[in-house]
Amino acid sequence: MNIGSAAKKSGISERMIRHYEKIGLIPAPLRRDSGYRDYSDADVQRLNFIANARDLGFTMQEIGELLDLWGDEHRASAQVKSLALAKAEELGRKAKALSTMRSSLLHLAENCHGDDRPGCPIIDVMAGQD
Amino acid sequence: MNIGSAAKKSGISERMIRHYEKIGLIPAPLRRDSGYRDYSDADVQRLNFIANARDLGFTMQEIGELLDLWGDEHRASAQVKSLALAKAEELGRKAKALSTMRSSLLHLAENCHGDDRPGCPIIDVMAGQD
DNA sequence: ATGAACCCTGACATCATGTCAGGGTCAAGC
DNA sequence: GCTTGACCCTGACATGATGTCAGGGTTCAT
Repeated sequence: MNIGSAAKKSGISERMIRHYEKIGLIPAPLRRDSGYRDYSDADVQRLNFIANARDLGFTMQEIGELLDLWGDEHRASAQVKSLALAKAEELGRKAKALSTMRSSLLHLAENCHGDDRPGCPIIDVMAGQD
Repeated sequence: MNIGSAAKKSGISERMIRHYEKIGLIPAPLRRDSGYRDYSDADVQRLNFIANARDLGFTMQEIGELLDLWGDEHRASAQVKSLALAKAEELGRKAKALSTMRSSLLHLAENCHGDDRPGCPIIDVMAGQD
């Protein structure tokens, strides 16, 4: 199938499919006489794998490792589990950091009267006048 | 003072100070005969403002708006509060998204035996074989 | 007056992704 | 068979925040 169909089926843009090919994340597909790329269902499956891993928050580099493990029939699931747990921990840290920022902002906003008077603790804190 | 001192005081790299100047986030400072930029304490305060806002999770564009509000003596604090609340909401959404990803990963990892056998639900889900 | 530490500009790199330009290909309808 | 619109190709430039490097000028203490 053409790249457009592969893009639709996988939810990955044509642009990124070509990009993933260039950086070696996916194998270069066969070309027709016209030069058009020709994708198989297996190719689309690999793209779907990438899309799913991306949705789970993995970086492109990590996705590369997961793809290697996926293709390795003799992989130890321990490796995959370890990657997943490390990622989960990282996501947890990031989520907590965002929550902390959110709390700070809400706390500051609580003490901002929010009318047309000029004083505002949010601004004051950022200006270092706290 | 020189850019190096301003960088140390504000915690913003020299590279980024020059960059913020180029994109108009901070005013171009006076130059000495040598061509060296010469920063005042007010300049450093502005840089500190930027650093603090960045720490609170604002994007550079939002920081630009906040800087405008900061400089506007007649600003309505309502505008600042509104920006802050919108940001808090956005941060909350992002945090929740990360938590959701984290839960998915942990759930998958729970069902992965994590030894040297090849089967692994984490991989299976990403491969779409669920 | 010499060397270290500092400053200048400009350019290239990152990462994931978009878009645009200029040009070739395919398929359907006439 | 020819036209037309939809599709594909490559390559290049852009984003945003940041790093780094090169090649060259400045300042200051010894």
